Amino acid sequence: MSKNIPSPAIRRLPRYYRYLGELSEQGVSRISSKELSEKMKVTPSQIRQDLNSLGCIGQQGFGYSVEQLYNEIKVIMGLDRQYNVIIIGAGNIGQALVSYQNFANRGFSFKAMFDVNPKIIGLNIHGVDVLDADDLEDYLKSNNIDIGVLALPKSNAKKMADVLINNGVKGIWNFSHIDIETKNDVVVENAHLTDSLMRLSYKLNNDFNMMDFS
Amino acid sequence: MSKNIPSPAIRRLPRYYRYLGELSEQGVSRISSKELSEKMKVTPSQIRQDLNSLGCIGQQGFGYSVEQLYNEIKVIMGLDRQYNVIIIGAGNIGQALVSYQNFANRGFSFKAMFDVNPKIIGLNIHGVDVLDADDLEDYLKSNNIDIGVLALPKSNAKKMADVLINNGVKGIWNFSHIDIETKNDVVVENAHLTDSLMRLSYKLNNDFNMMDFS
DNA sequence: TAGATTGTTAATCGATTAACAATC
DNA sequence: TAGATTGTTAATCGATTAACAATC
Repeated sequence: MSKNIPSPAIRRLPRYYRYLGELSEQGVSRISSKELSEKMKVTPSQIRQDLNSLGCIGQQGFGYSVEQLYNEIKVIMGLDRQYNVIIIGAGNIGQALVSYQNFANRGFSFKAMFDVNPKIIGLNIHGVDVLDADDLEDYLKSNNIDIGVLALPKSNAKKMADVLINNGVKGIWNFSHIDIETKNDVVVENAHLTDSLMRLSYKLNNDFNMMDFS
Repeated sequence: MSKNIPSPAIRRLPRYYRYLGELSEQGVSRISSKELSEKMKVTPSQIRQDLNSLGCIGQQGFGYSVEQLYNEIKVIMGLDRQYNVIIIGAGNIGQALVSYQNFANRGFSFKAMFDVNPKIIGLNIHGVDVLDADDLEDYLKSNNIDIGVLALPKSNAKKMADVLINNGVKGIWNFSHIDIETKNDVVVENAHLTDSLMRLSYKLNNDFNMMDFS
């Protein structure tokens, strides 16, 4: 299905989606690569190349339909369906994620959280039960879970990642400070907050003067 | 000072730092680009090019000193000093960040949080006071703050970003779902969690089979 | 039709990989 | 010294930018 979208273009997708959503809200129905490029601080060429690689088409002389583009990118990113999500680790980050309404609005439905701490097990956070991490494997066998979020300390992360991978989870959103090796059919997206903070620190100390929306 | 480090290499820095830290903990004192490349799943060439661009040097015939490399990268990323940090938005994400011990350990010291919600203002979260967002400007004028974290909803984010920028903050760690334009001397690092989740969603729907540590 | 803007090819730029002489 | 591995140059690969003919 997906042709040959270069990976930098993939990284830019959510940003396109965001700008198109805003334009749509503002009632803008048509936009040219030039206008969009001014808003997004990229070149018109890049926008046309990106959209082309996605299979999105505009109209010569007029530009692109905002609505259509928005919906095409939505489908390409798989945001037109529902995902069942569980969170491993009910600490601060896990709790913040489960409470963030935005995710639910976009089709990511939190089904359960898991933790090893007996004081936390049994709690209900924002409508989601915290279960015993020892029961994760059984839970996965009897529930259809798409995404597992790793939001736990390094020490247990690898073990829990393996349980997820070996029990049918299709994607892992990794907040733990490790790299994860997966079999061919499980995908991983890293959200390494510490790494991000370090990059900020780098920029602070090396008068980094470059826009980088990655 | 900093020569010409290509930006993909900069993005890889925290990952080098992490692996070198682990090697150091394991008591490994010397490593070749080949060995490191096997651990990190990159090419030896890339490692040598990256280290070279950083000004790090090894020893022909033997490899690199783990300890030395670790410390050099630490300095390059500015992790050998302290940063005063405030968080704008004392909601779930803000609270999670302020409670995350790892950041404090690496020299990022949280001085205050700010919010607009009267129910939250006055609280003390993990030893950090939640102040009134209206007082942010005054606070910045009388305190020396390096980093402002934007962890608040879109609607107020731009306004608060401007206050930070116009009152001497040097860097912004942006969790809000907007892009920020800064003057030349203020740097921004985005931590757009929603974008990250969307990339996971994309990978799930396009059997993305590529390791991407960005 | 004339003007505008795409789709697409070609040119440039930059990053990654390969190769190997230098040297520890 | 011989073996290993760097530092560095050259080759390749891929992404971005520029240009322009096609066409709405």
